[in-house]
Amino acid sequence: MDEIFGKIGTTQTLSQKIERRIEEAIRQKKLLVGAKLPSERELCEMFAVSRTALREALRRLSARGLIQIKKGSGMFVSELKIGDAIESLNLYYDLSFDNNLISQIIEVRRVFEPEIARMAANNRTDKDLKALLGNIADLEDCDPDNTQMEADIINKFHLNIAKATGNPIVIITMEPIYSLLPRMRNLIYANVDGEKDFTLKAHQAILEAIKDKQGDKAFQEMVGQINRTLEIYTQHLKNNS
Amino acid sequence: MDEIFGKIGTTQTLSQKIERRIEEAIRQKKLLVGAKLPSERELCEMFAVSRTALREALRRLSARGLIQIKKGSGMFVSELKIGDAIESLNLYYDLSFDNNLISQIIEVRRVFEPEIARMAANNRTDKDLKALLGNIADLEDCDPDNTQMEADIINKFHLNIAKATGNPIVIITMEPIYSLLPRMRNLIYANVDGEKDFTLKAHQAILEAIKDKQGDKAFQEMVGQINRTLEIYTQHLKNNS
DNA sequence: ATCCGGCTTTGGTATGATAAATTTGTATTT
DNA sequence: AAATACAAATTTATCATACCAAAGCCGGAT
Repeated sequence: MDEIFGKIGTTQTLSQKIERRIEEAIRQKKLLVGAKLPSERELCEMFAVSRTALREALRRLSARGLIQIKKGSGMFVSELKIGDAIESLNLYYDLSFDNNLISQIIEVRRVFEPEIARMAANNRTDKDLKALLGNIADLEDCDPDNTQMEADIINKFHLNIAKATGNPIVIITMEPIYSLLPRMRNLIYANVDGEKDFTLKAHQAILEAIKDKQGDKAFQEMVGQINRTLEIYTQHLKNNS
Repeated sequence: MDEIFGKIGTTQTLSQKIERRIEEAIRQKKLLVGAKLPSERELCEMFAVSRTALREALRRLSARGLIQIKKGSGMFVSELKIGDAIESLNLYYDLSFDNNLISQIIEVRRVFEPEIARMAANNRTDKDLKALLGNIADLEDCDPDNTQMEADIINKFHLNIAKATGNPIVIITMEPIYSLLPRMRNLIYANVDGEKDFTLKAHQAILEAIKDKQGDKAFQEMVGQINRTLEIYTQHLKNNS
C-alpha cells in the first residue's frame, strides 16, 4: 500500500519496529500483565531478527516501564506503574527548576489546593483521616531544627489530602508538584523564625475541617495557609535580591 | 531508612550503570541541551565497555527522551520535551480508561477549570485572545455533523485557555486530561440533539469574559459549562445502563 | 561558484562465544 | 518422608568482530 514514495525522514529502525509490535501486543492485552514473554532466542526466531536488534527493542520497553527483565529468569509484562509517568514529570520539572518555577508552583497550589481540600473533606474515609492525624502527630513531635524532616512530613500531609479526595487523577497531578516542595521549603523556611508554630497551627486547622467534613472550612483554611506561604516567599525573594 | 538488610549485590547491570552516568551528566548540565555526544566507539573506549552494553544504555536514554540518535550523524542531548512525560501519562490513562475514569475526569475539570478560566482572564495576552477567537470561529464554521472535528476544536479551545494562564504547569497538568476528552465527547455527545447550540453559546460566553478580563465571570461561565457536561454525562449513563 | 561523486564517519544489524544469575531437577542426608 | 546440598539446564548480560546503510564532508570536474 505504501512505498511508492517511501517516507523520507521516517526510517524506522528494525528495533523500533519490534518495539512497536510488542507494545501493541501489550496494549491490546494479547500479553497480559505478569505474563512471561518467550525467551530472547525464541523471540529472535519468531521475529526473524538478530538478538542485538531484539534486545535493543526490549531495552526500550523496559526503560518505558512496560516490561521487566530479570536476569537468569526471563522477561515479564509489568503493570504500568503511574510512577513511571510521574518520574518523567519529575525529571522535566527537575531540569526546569528555577525561581520562576517556584512562583508558578505556588500559584498553581493557591488555585488548586483549596478545592482539593474541599474535595478531601467531602470524600475522606476513616483511613484517610487516620493517615492525616498521623502526619500531624509526627509534625508535633518533630525536632524543630530538623527542617528536612519537617518538610517531608508536611509534604506527606498534603499528598495524603490529595489521596483523600478519592480521585486518582488529583494524585497523579499533584504528586510531581509536591515532590519539588522540599527543595522550595528549604529555600524559603531556612531563615524564617517562628514560622514553624504558624505552620503547625494552620495544618491542624485544615485537618480539623477535613475531620469534620466541612468542605468550605477546609477550603478557607487552605487558602490561608498558601497565602502565607506566598507572603513568606515574596518576602524571602526581597531579602535575596 | 529501611535498608538494614538491603540487597548487597544490588545487581545493577553494566548498561544501567552507563545509563545513570550519562543521565547524571545531563541532569547536572555537564552535557547541555543540543550538545553532541562522543560517537559510540569513543564512548566505548571512555567507559571501557563493549559497544553492545553501551548501545543498550543509549537505547534506554533515547526511549526516555533524554537523547536523540541520528543515524550517520551522531547522538545529541535533546531538550526533554514535556511531551514524553505526557505520553507516559497518556499510555497510563489509556490502559485504565473506563467509566470510572470519565467521571473522575469530569470531577477534576469541574474543580480546576473554573479557576483556570479565571487565571486566563487575568493573565491573557493579545496573542492568547487571538488563538481563542480563532477556535470559536472554527467552531462556528464547523459542519454540525462532524463530531470529531468539533471535539478537536473544543479541545484546542480549552487547551488554549490553559495556555493563556501563562503558567506552564497548568498546561502540563491539563494536557493529558484534555487528550482524553475527544473519546469522552464522542461517547457523550454522539446521540444528544441540540447540544451543539448550547455548547457554542457557552464557549462564546467564556471567551467574552476572558476577552474583557473579567476573572469572576469567566469562572462562573466555566462552572456552568462543566456542570452541563456533567448533566449530559449523567443522563447518558442512565440511558446506557 | 556549483554540482557531482567518492570517502569518512557514525549508527544499525548480524553472529558467535562467554559470563552470571536463576530455576529446576536430582541425589544425599537426616 | 522431608529437608538440604549440589549439579545441570535455562535465560539474560556482556563482549568481540564483522559488515551494512545512512548522513555529512571534501575534493575535483564542470
